[in-house]
Amino acid sequence: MTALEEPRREQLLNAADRVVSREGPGASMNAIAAEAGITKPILYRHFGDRSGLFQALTERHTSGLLAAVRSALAEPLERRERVELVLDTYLAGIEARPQVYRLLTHPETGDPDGVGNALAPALRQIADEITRAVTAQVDLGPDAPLLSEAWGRAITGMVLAAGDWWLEAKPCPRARMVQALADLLWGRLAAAAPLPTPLPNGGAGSETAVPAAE
Amino acid sequence: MTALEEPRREQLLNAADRVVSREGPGASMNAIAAEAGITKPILYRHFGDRSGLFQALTERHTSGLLAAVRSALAEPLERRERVELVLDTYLAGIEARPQVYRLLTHPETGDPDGVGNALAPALRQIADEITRAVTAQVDLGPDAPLLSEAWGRAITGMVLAAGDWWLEAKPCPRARMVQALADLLWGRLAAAAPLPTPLPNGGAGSETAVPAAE
DNA sequence: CCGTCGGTGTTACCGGGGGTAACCCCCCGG
DNA sequence: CCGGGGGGTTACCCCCGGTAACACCGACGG
Repeated sequence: MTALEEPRREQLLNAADRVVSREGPGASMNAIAAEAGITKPILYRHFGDRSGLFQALTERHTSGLLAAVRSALAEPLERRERVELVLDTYLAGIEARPQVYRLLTHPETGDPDGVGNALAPALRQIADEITRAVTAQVDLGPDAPLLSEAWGRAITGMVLAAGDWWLEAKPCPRARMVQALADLLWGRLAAAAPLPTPLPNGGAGSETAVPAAE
Repeated sequence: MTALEEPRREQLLNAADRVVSREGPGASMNAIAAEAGITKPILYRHFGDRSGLFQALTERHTSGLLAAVRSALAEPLERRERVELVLDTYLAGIEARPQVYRLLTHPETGDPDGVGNALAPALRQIADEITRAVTAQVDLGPDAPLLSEAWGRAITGMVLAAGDWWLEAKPCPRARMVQALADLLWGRLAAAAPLPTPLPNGGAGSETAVPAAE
């Protein structure tokens, strides 16, 4: 309707992509314009303002990651394997093109005020996807709406932070990281045996291994 | 050593605090200087550059939150209750002074490049604290170093994202949110019964309730 | 053939942000 | 009397996002 194939726009987005891949987000409009061989006003004609350009840029790449996560969430596997598949999908994505996914996951915090910016738009979409999947697939009783939404956000933030660290430190292969995160989600932290409590405290704190069931 | 009580500096930080509380991070140096009743160069004399000022500002508030989390992590409680206490401590903190904790948790993403910025410095300290506590308190076998560090990051990111959402949407009282997050950490997502799989797929995908034990 | 319209492009500019150079002034100790 | 060092200022630089005004060129209609 508005635009069947706007090739110039695609060219400009390609240029923006190149410079963002090179300089990360925070690339200046001047730099992008120069990379495209033109000057700023043309960019503004096409995208309105900087956020418009970056929105177009992110939407371009979001679809791929989002579709991958969505399909992983719908895979007819046993639950643990499905979760591992989702984790692996995300980590594979950020591993393949770090700069691009940095753009998707770490937006410009320039907006004026209002809390709730921990998750970039692309990640909020992923969180919604997880929420939907949990709602549809898991029986959580009367608290289901609250739990699924909170968990969607929580899991997304967890994978974001852990994935960022993993990408930075590369402390282990991807599969191991997937296992570590799935283990956490599976309550391994809760169920693991306590250590001999070398607390300088009096001996009152004898803990016992507590099973995951509340 | 270098400075026993620099009262001017404290005054300037108070002014910065006021304007950041009012305008959120991203407050301009001009605005802060004006609030302090002075002009920019003085700020730069005292703090070097903008990041120096904000670093000083965050360190001021970080200590409180960090100490609270640390002491919660060391509390001689049963593990689940200790985790709930930590979660509640964090959520209470961000609830009490949102703008301040927004400053602590959502830094200026202005740095040039390099991934691994999901967690602001203050949060990285919290993540380290969690890592230490897990290492000291839980028996995770030979993978302990990897798991504890990954989990420290993961849990921190989880609580960051979930807390941000909670603060923004306030969908439930704090205690309920704490329960939701602790339940997630306790593997409730993994252990919950599946729903009747209304997949448009052929009937092959009949799942059975799978216990958390791997 | 001419007009005008839309898309592409430019230069030049504005306001405001971080950051700095140069200068000022006043008080305090020698 | 002098000097020097904090607290303070004006004025400036450069870059950034964003915009106004103008120029060019090809297409289409009268």
